[in-house]
Amino acid sequence: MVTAAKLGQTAPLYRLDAQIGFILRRASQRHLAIFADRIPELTPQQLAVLARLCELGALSQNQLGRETAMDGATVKGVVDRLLARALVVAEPDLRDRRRLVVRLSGEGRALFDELAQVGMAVSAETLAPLDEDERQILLRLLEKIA
Amino acid sequence: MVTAAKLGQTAPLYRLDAQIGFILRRASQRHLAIFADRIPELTPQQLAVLARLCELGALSQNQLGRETAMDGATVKGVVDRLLARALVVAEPDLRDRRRLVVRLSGEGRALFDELAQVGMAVSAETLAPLDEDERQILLRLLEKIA
DNA sequence: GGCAGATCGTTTGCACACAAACAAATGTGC
DNA sequence: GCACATTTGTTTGTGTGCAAACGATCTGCC
Repeated sequence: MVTAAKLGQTAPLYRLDAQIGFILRRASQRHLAIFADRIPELTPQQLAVLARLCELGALSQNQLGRETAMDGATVKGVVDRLLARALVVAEPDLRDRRRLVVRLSGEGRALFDELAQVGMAVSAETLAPLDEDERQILLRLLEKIA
Repeated sequence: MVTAAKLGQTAPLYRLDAQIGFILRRASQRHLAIFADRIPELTPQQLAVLARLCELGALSQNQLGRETAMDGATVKGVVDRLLARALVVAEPDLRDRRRLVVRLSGEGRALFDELAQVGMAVSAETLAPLDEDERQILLRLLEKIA
């Protein structure tokens, strides 16, 4: 049997700085910091919920989770905090009594209208180190591995 | 004053699917799922700590946090869980009594040696939808915005 | 020698994130 | 009609992730 050790070779070493997961986490951290600085009143997940409700109208809690890439347990916490601040309203679905239908409140819509522009500025600042071509490429490649 | 409204234009709308933060989060989620499936015995943060301790030898808890991109409160939790499983050892620094020096235990080193290859396979699977050129480009662009 | 500012570790509080287990409601096949 | 699988929402437990506040310690500078 021929092994790397016998040939005096080394197994390719694990370089943390070259792992996609580590780089992904650091890029996310920088983005989160920019977001928290510009939009201290909402988390990215909370803004995502408001955005989807604005786009799609009323949704059940589970549908909302699928649309915002959160599992059921997570979306419940996010919705609960938005409910506590009256940014969304929830009521049972009469046709399917398992469902809890969530929709935007007036305050929620007003806040989203105000923050949508800032949200796009956050994205722009996150991508600021790249030129326009690079931004398109990065978004396309990330989408492919998502 | 000329406004978009007066010209009948609409402000560019906020499309959640086009925001870098949302795409980053979904890419991270897919990577995390692959990692958890292949390496159920450790979290990515725990493997990162083992990797850095293997590369750099003993480090203080705070140094370790900087090397693994975690703040002080977070790295403490990660180190505590590794200590509970005896994968690392901690002892006070005699020269600087504020510091807690953390190093790999025998079991920690053995586990890391075993998992380093799997960790690289996780990175490869995460990047599987891309060809070799695209992988290089993605890592380079992500590094630029990190 | 002494003091101001920095660093280190710790704790608390809040917000995701997901697995697992559960009850209620719905739908399906027979 | 009825057993059975699925969907939905909920709870619990574990693990990040960061801000803020704190005491202990160290460092530099006067």
